[in-house]
Amino acid sequence: MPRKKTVAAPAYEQIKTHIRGHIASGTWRPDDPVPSEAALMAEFGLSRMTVNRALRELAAEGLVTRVKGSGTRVAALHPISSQLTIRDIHEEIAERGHTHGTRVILVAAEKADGETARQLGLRAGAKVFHTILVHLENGVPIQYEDRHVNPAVAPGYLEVDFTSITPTHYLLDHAPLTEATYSVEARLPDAHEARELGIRKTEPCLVMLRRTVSGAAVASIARQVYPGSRYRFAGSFQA
Amino acid sequence: MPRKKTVAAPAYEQIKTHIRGHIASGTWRPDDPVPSEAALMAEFGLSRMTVNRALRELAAEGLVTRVKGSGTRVAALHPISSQLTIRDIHEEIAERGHTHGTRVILVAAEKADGETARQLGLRAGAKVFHTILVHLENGVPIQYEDRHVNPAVAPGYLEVDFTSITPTHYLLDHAPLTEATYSVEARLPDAHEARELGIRKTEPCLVMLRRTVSGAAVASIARQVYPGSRYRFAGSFQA
DNA sequence: GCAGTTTAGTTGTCTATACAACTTGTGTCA
DNA sequence: TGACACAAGTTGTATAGACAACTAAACTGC
Repeated sequence: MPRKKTVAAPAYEQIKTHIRGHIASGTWRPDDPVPSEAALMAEFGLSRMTVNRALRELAAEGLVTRVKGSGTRVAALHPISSQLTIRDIHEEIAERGHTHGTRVILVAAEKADGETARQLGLRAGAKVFHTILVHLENGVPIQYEDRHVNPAVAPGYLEVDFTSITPTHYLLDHAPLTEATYSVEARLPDAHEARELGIRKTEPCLVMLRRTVSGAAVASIARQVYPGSRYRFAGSFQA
Repeated sequence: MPRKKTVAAPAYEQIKTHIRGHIASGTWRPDDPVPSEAALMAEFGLSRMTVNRALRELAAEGLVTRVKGSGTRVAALHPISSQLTIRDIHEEIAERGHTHGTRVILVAAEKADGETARQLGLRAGAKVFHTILVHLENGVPIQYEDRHVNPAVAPGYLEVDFTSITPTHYLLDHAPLTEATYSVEARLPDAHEARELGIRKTEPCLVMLRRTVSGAAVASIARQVYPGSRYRFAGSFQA
């Protein structure tokens, strides 16, 4: 088998690796000073712009902090960079090689109650779109999704065929995402959720509340309920 | 009140804002081409290095993808950058202006059972450190923490006074973090956990399983149980 | 029509230089 | 002693130029 051609890493990467190594090994402790750009120039024989790029990227990754006029230090906290993605549950299931199905429970335009209107940034009684779906993985309910959508942001929302296009997919396509807030809690399902998910009312669930903003307007608020026995969030980080 | 002096944003930031605007407004859709560096140079009257920095940073943030020789395009997925941090629960509570207390339940050296040894990358029966603590916020139990530690990574672990220093704090200080994996589930507490947390056995809990790696060795594995009625994970993202 | 070659366009990296803005310690002067 | 000025050191930004590496389309010869 042909060996992968190993191109020498760029100079700025070598500096980053060098500094990362000192931090990871503990020889440079949090709040310790990192050599100045001038010192690294001399040590590695590189131009300042190259050294600057290495340090600037490490700062962006959160490993060091830089203060103009003062210097560079090893960051005190231990940030672990991650790249989260608003994922479409359909893709997520397809990626596992499973089949995704959808049961449509409610598709309607309603007058918003006070709390819903507030969260969507509308006045109480304003028209909102409301959908309730159950997503199935290989036929088994995995997510109960109760969503309110701002009609101004996605006017065609109610015409979507939710058995073939998920709300997340449609909204990402029609309302570019600019901001999102979320929270994850452990809760018991209410009677209706338990029945639709086919679980006992005593089974704990992960409840994700998510609010997405598109441009200046709140696009939608969603409550997604996952049975604790069938789902968990997982991830990994590298310093 | 003195108005905050508004310094003109750097040129590369202006380009980033310009491009971000086109993506957020939807005029540039996923997979659409972004103007080349040469085109942006002409449009903004800037040097290539400045334009390059703007595009490179947008690529690092996941908003665009760049292919050498081909060009720059709007990224297809909707990444939402975040900066997670391995936080010390003591700091977290202190930040809310509350007081943190710790109840020490177990501090011991044990022989690892098969599963624990496997996860720590040790042989079955190897010596491991085992602690069980309950963290209190204003006197109320908020986290049950069951942790196994690799003695090779933190030999002094058992001598720590856990009423004043949390395991997380000690480990971050003595074993620089290089990698972490985690998962979050909804579960019911077992009898012992429910008793120590002072909750009913039917109350759902958020269970975080975390495995941290320091250098080449697994540093520790922890199971942290949060009562669902008293805790949730929250965060926000900006595209 | 096809295969191979060339060419224009694009991104990746690096240098040398310049000036601005900020921090920190030192020295001076009252 | 204290207030102020100054200088050295450091990071932030921007430029102009250069070469390398890669892509994709156009071109050429058969």
